[in-house]
Amino acid sequence: MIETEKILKKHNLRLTDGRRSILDIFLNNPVALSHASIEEKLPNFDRVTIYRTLYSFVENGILHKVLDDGMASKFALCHTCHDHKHTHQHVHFKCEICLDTTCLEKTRIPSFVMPDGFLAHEIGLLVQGICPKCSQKN
Amino acid sequence: MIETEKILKKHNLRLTDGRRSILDIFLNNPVALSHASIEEKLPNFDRVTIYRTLYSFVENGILHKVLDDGMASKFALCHTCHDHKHTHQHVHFKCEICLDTTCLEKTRIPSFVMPDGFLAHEIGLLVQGICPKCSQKN
DNA sequence: GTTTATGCAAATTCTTTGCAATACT
DNA sequence: AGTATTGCAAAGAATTTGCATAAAC
Repeated sequence: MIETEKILKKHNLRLTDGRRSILDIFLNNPVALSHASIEEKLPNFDRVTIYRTLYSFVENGILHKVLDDGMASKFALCHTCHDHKHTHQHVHFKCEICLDTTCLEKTRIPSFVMPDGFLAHEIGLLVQGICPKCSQKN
Repeated sequence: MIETEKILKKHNLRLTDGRRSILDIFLNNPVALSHASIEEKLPNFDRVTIYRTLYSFVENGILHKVLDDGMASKFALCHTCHDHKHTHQHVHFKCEICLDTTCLEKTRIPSFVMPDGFLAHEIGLLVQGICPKCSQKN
């Protein structure tokens, strides 16, 4: 069975063309994607279907929302998460020039002490700066 | 001179009622605020004016955009930044219940090593979980 | 045959732009 | 007086909702 179907089955999601296609895009793409960029790649699917699929993937722990300070939400594959428990330790890098957000898979967030009373559940770290591609061009 | 006016003068911004009021809200509020919540507190000001004021405050280094995984942008005071140089080391905490985002002023982001080729410019860390207020209620 | 997902239309929410009127210095 | 800011109208993104049709199991 193909990777996409394996993942969908694992989460008890019906195997539909839309889900297969969207999941496929994420599996073959190292950067975080917005709804708009998926819509671009899949012009045959309805805008709303894409929204609902993304949302359901997040609920099922297949995707996670990536932190951003911009307008539209971005999503990325949960490589490190297990099912419905999102115990993320994500480091993402957003390039200020090309605006691409990449997962820095190998970079770990060092541990730090939380103030009393705050219960940490999920930790996200976003570094903004200039990516290797863009710094070469200048 | 009042705090608000001092800050506006320092950044060569004209002293207007809108700016004074918006800045005042931030000075008296420990949490990150969205455009909508400011609009609520200041029903006499035009929606657009609030947007433009927030934007100009960000440009001048008075406010900074706070990382979020939600729909609307949130803003908070730059306590640690100097003028136009945003050299942030912010840790923010977003409560999954009340959705308030607070600045953990005393918590520092530990240093970590970036992969080769990536130029870090700004670092943001968002912890999501349950805040002291909400964990008491349960 | 049931249940779940899709597509279309339409509504909401968030944000930006243009321009004339107004307020600041 | 001269320049920057405001308000209003309107447009433009991003996202959500309702409901009938269609597809998956």
